[in-house]
Amino acid sequence: MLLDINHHNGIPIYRQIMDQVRRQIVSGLLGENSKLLSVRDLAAQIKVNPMTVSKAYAYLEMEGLLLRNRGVGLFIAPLTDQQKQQTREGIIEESVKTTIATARQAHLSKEELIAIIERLYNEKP
Amino acid sequence: MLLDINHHNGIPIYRQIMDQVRRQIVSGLLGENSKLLSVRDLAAQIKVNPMTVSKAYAYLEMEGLLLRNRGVGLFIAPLTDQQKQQTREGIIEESVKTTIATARQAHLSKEELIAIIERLYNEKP
DNA sequence: CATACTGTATTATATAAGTAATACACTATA
DNA sequence: TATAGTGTATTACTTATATAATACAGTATG
Repeated sequence: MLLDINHHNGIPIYRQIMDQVRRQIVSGLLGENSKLLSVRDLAAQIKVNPMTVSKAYAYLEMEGLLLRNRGVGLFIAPLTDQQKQQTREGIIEESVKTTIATARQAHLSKEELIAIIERLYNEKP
Repeated sequence: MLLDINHHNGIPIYRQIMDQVRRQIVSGLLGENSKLLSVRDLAAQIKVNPMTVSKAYAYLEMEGLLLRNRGVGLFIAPLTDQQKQQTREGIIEESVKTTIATARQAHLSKEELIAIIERLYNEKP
C-alpha cells in the first residue's frame, strides 16, 4: 500500500508517515511479524529524506507499534487484537470528531453531513 | 465564538486561525459588513503573537474573504450567498474526504462510519 | 491636534522541520 | 570473511514558524 504524502498542507511529513503507517499496522492487513518497508526504500518511494522516515519510525516504536532492528529491519510489534481495535477506534474517532466540528461550524445538520458521506464514499473506491 | 488553537498537533498556528476564521465567515453567522476581532485582541485571546494573527488575516484577504483597513479594522468581504455556500461545501468535503480515507485504511464500512458519526454527533452539542 | 485605537514592518532570536552527504553500527548470507 | 543489505548518527545548511520589542502608518474622535 502506497503512502500518500502531501508536501503543501503544512502537516509535517514525518507526522503524515506516522499516521498512515499506524493505520496500516492496526488495520490487520499486515501479518503478525511482517516486515515493514525499509527506511531507504520508503524514503525513495515517497521521495523524501531517509532521516525523515527514520524519525517517523522512531516515534512509532515509542508508541509500541513496531520494532526497529539495526541490520535487520522493521517489524510490526506483537499486538493483541484488542490493542489494535482500540487504536483503530481512537484514530477514527479523532478524525470523525474533527469533521463533526467542521460541519457544526458550517451549520450543517447531521443528516446533511451523512448525505455528503454517502455521496463521497462511493466516488473513488 | 472562541477559536480553539492547539499548540501541539504540528499544524501551524496561523493555518489553524485561517481555517477557523474562514469557517466563521462563510457560515453566515456574522453579518455582511461585520467587524472581525482586531489583530491585538485575537492575539491576546488565543495567547499568540500579533504578527501570527496578522499573517493569518493577510492570507484570508488574499483569498478574498476579508478586508484589512489600517487604522480601522477588519471586515468581512462582500460575498454572495453562492460564494459562501461553495466555500462551505469545499471545506466540508475536504474534511469528509480525510475521514473517509482514514475509515477505508482502517477497514471500516460506510455503515460503521455512519454509526460512529451518529453516536459522536450528539456527544458534545 | 492630541490621543487612542487600528494594521504593519523591522530586527533579532529561537525552534522545528527537512534535506544532503557522509560515515558509522549491526546482521545475514554467499 | 567479504559483501550487501539493514537502521543510525553527525554535520551543515535551508526554510518555515513563532516570538519579542520596537517602531511606523493610518483613522476616528474627543
